[in-house]
Amino acid sequence: MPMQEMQIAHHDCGDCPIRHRAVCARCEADELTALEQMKYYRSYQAGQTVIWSGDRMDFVASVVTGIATLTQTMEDGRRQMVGLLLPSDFLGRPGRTTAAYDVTATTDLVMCCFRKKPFEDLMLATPHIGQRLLEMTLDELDAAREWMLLLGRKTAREKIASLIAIIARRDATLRLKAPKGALVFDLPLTREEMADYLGLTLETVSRQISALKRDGVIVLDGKRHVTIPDFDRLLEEAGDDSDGGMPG
Amino acid sequence: MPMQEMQIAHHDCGDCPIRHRAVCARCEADELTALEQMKYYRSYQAGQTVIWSGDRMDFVASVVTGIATLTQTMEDGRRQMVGLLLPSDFLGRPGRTTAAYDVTATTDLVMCCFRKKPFEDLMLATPHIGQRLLEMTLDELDAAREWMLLLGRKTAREKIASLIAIIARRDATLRLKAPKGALVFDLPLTREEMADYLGLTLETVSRQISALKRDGVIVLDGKRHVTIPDFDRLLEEAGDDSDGGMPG
DNA sequence: CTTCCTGTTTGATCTGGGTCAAGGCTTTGC
DNA sequence: GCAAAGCCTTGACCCAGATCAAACAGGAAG
Repeated sequence: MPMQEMQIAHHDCGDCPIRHRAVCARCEADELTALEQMKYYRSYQAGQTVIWSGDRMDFVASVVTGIATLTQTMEDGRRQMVGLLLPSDFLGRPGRTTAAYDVTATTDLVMCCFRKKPFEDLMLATPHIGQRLLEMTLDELDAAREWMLLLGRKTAREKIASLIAIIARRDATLRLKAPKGALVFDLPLTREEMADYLGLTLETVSRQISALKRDGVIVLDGKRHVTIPDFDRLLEEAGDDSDGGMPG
Repeated sequence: MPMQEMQIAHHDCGDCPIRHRAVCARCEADELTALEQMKYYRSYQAGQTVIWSGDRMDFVASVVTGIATLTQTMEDGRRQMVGLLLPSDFLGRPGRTTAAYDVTATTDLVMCCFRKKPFEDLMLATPHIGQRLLEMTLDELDAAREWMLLLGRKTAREKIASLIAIIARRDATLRLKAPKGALVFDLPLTREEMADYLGLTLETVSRQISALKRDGVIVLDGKRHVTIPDFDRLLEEAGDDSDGGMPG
């Protein structure tokens, strides 16, 4: 069994999309209590499968720490990643009983879970939660559409540059760092996972990363540790228009 | 100005995602009244642009009849379609003031519109609407993810077969026809639009359609009129697992 | 230390789909 | 009727990225 439940202090779950504490600040106390009472935690080790496509899924969850991926696989084994869940991202769909995608922990992962039925009941009773979920789903849809442009029309080099920019941006946002200046972070994905994200082979990913390194767009220390000397240069390579949607 | 307002009888808008009449049947009368009072219609001719990416967008809408597309364009002109709006689909995002994509009418198009601000107010007051919108957005997200698998991992032939299957399925659903037996319909997209949908060139689209026709997977009468003698065969060619998500 | 294992890099070759180019088929307008 | 404009098809050729293959790097186990 890949799953184990564990104890985490209330405030450790600050990035939950359901925003326990935000609800607490704005709403009646019993809403907070209801959410707090039904939440629990699960942790997974890097590489573990959280759930298989088609399996019964009786919970919804949000990522507290670590990274998970959603992937689709064709019968002959071709794989395409269709979602990348970073801390604060939401997993699961109210109103659906089975998982539509394989969900895998690519790093050690802690999720804050809610059993689906009581969560759905609470959603009906608490419009804030549904509104927040709508907002998050619309953001995911926008991300999916940017991803579609990448998959359909970008070159291998542009795809790699785009992915590195996306990870750098989310990393900076999570740490509340200023987006300008040299960005430094670790790639949380293997070459093969990047290939699954980008619709490429792992060899092409490796070659294009080497090319970006040779051209000075990125600086690599080992295989994972990346420094970006000039973020605008990276965005140019990604084929994005100037700001590329950098938040803040 | 590409837009003109027009009068349509109340019941002509039966496919509005907001479901005036469903709301009417289930809810208090004043909810229905509020929606009915704020709705209005716009019609566009085939080829007209509904709105450009980045433009101010002060309304949300749903397609009543016709087809619209959402596309993203890179500076050098590469285009990728990221959404295909058929009757009953929703356009616009509560909480955003500018359009994120180019929206184009590919056939003559009638949309049922609501000014954004009063619609948002009504959403806050009427949880049903937000819940319905969440449900629709989640469906769109699922469609986007299936589309990502297509763009990232399918061959040109599979992409064409998939698109034809998607159109056939939606066409059958709209007309409430049984999905089995020979399906007959018109392709609502030009070869170039299909190419933008699939991340291909129009020449490749043309060649692959010819190949599917030669192999008897589809029967073409003229350039647009398609008959599908065996839907399961088409799904095999599309690389989808058996049912391919056919609703009903 | 050596061996194994997993992830990665790099090279050689192949090929699906892009690019460039030439016509063909309808519809519209004169 | 003819001409022009769209849209579509088909052919010839090319190249970005896939495939096949070999070797490398670093960590874990013995």
